[in-house]
Amino acid sequence: MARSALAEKSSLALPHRHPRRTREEHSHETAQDYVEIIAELIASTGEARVIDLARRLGVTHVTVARTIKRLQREGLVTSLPYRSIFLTPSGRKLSEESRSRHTTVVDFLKSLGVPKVVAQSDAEGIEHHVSRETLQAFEKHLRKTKIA
Amino acid sequence: MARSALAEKSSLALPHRHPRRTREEHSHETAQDYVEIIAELIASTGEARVIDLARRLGVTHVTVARTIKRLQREGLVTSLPYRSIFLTPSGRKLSEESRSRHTTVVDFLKSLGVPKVVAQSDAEGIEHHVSRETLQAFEKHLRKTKIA
DNA sequence: ATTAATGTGTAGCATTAGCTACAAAAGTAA
DNA sequence: TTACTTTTGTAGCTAATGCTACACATTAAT
Repeated sequence: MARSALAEKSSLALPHRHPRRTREEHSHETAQDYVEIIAELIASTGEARVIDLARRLGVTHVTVARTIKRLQREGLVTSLPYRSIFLTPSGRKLSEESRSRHTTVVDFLKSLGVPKVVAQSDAEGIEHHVSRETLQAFEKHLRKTKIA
Repeated sequence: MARSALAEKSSLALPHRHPRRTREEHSHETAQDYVEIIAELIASTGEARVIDLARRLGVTHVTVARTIKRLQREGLVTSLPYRSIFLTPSGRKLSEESRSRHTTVVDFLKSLGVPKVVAQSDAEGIEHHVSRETLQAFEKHLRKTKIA
């Protein structure tokens, strides 16, 4: 029983800011963004190149190339020197999940009256922080307002 | 007119994933989290210590100490060796803004039927990605449901 | 086929943010 | 006061993500 008053108080009222977004969470968000964009690029232009990603993300091609290496290491994409980038099955799966969540968030925000452009923009940040429960609440609200 | 078909396509349909959350944005989010927690700690326990922050954030005291140094450099907090941490006026201002936004997001999620704990948890991630327009839409929705 | 433009790769630097390990200061208890 | 616990600090490692500068490959235009 060696806990002092000072020590006591710190384990008091305040709820722990749970697990806290770690670096891993960050890099997972990046991964989702990348596979989502890669899927979009392939769908709309036929291929995903480093430079296309760089332009979409507003970073240099160097940053993209390095990240692509990491995603390849993680089994989400395949890439060969000077060739365009492809999604692996698990990359495709992730991209579809991300896209679905993204769409839900955008539609939800629009249903609240948020202008389309803003909704799209905000969704990119928000989508990574929406739990299953909250996503379901969004969907429920969408169904309700669609019927009304 | 030297733009090839390949080059053309990349500046085509797809909207730019705007400015793209940069490292600076990340570190700004961290700053908000820190000042918010510091304010809470001071309000509830009288002081904010490195160890308290570390426990709340789920990281080691080393990480916190380094971040506090950065926040001090940025003029958000003051700290002296072995002394507790204080907010500067601009740090306090930021903490109040963050807290207000945080509260709005939590209340909004709860109004959608999201369980309190989940709402609090999700809000921490979401609050940093909510634009002024979206925040206003949240507030509007809150007013509406409160009246009903 | 050359040449020019575009895209990709590599090297190397900076910052943020996580960690462990160890040392020193401050606070608490005997 | 002394001894123990807790807190803070410092050193140094890792990883992700940003950059510039330069070299090389590929693609497009003449």
